[in-house]
Amino acid sequence: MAAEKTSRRRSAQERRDDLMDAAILVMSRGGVAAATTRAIAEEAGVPQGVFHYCFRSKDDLVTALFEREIARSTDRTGSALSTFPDVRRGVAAALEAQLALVRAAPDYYLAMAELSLTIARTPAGPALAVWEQEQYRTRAQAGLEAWSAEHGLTWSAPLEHVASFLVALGAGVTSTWLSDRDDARAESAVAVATQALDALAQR
Amino acid sequence: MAAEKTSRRRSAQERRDDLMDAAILVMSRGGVAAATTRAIAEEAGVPQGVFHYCFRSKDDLVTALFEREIARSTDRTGSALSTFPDVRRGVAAALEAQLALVRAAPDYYLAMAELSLTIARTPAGPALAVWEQEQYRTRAQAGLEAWSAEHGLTWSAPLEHVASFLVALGAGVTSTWLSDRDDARAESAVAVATQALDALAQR
DNA sequence: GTCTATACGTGGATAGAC
DNA sequence: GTCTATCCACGTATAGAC
Repeated sequence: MAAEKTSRRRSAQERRDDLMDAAILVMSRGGVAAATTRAIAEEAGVPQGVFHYCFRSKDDLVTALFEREIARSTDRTGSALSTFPDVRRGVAAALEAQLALVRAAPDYYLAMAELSLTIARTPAGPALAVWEQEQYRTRAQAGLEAWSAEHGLTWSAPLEHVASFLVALGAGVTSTWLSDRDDARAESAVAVATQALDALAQR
Repeated sequence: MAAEKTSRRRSAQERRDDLMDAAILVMSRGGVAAATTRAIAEEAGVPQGVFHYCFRSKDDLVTALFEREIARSTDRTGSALSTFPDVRRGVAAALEAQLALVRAAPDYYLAMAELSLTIARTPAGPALAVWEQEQYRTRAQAGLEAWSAEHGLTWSAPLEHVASFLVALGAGVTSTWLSDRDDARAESAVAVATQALDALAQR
């Protein structure tokens, strides 16, 4: 059977995942600073010492965790992009889908934002951050290209630039919402953006 | 004489400022996590024990520091806003002025972003974060109003919404730049934004 | 292979000397 | 008022028992 979850004995990789899941919970509750190896291990229901034969160090977990979560995140927002037909409604819907995800789990996204910044100070940090941004932009660009081809749209700015704009806007809208939790303001920023972007697309 | 800086003896408020300055330096170098009371005191050139009769606790310093830096930050970006004549060049210039500030001191802004997120977990956090966003939006809106009145412009979206859009975009552009350090991408996002916004203003 | 016990450093805060 | 010495809790990591 595939799911042996009730079994007390778990493989090394399963444990790694367990610990990463636990780390997410702890970080969501108390921020990155609260995610000590002790707290993570306790959350996962394993002795603290176990931590160090699943991960070489805490940095090791943090890096692996970040990669995993970014991959998941781009999958989530990416799939939101592909379900809407026209550009105007598509862009608005994609931004609002992203916003909905953040609104549904603000603590998680707060922790991820914090994690992304703390990662920046580690040796692997800069490269990871570049990769993260590339993921987002590639997704956005792919979505735009699909729409444009399907509807015979052309843009008065390079598509890649429009994608960069969308990524920056998405980051900004979610980060400002995480600060003020003001739904109306976030919606209005999205509304202005889509209305303005509309002017750049020609049929 | 007003400046007694060489004197060994400094007032309580001067010491507070010294410690906050030191905290900024330490955070810029090593992130928020590196800003321990010990490291801050050493950077300021005072014994560690001094910390606790200038600030009740570390949280006390962090809160005071955050307020001070946000006030300074809005002053800086606010003054950048008021020096350009027309909307299109004004918006682009304001965004690029903000970007220039970040580019000139990336470590500082990285630390501030991290600080803003860690603050969110403290008791005073949510209120401070709301206040921070309000500062930004008020500045942006004031700048837009001044331009619009001066040039007889009207907008096809409420001015407040345009301001919210600009604030979100500014936050997004700086945060993505801090991740990928890609000047061209940041510039192109700004270019698309101003080009698109232009379509919303009528003379 | 799994977990306990522990080493060792560092953090925030304070009591009390000067 | 200024600073030293120190307390105690907690952090990561490891050695070695079971």
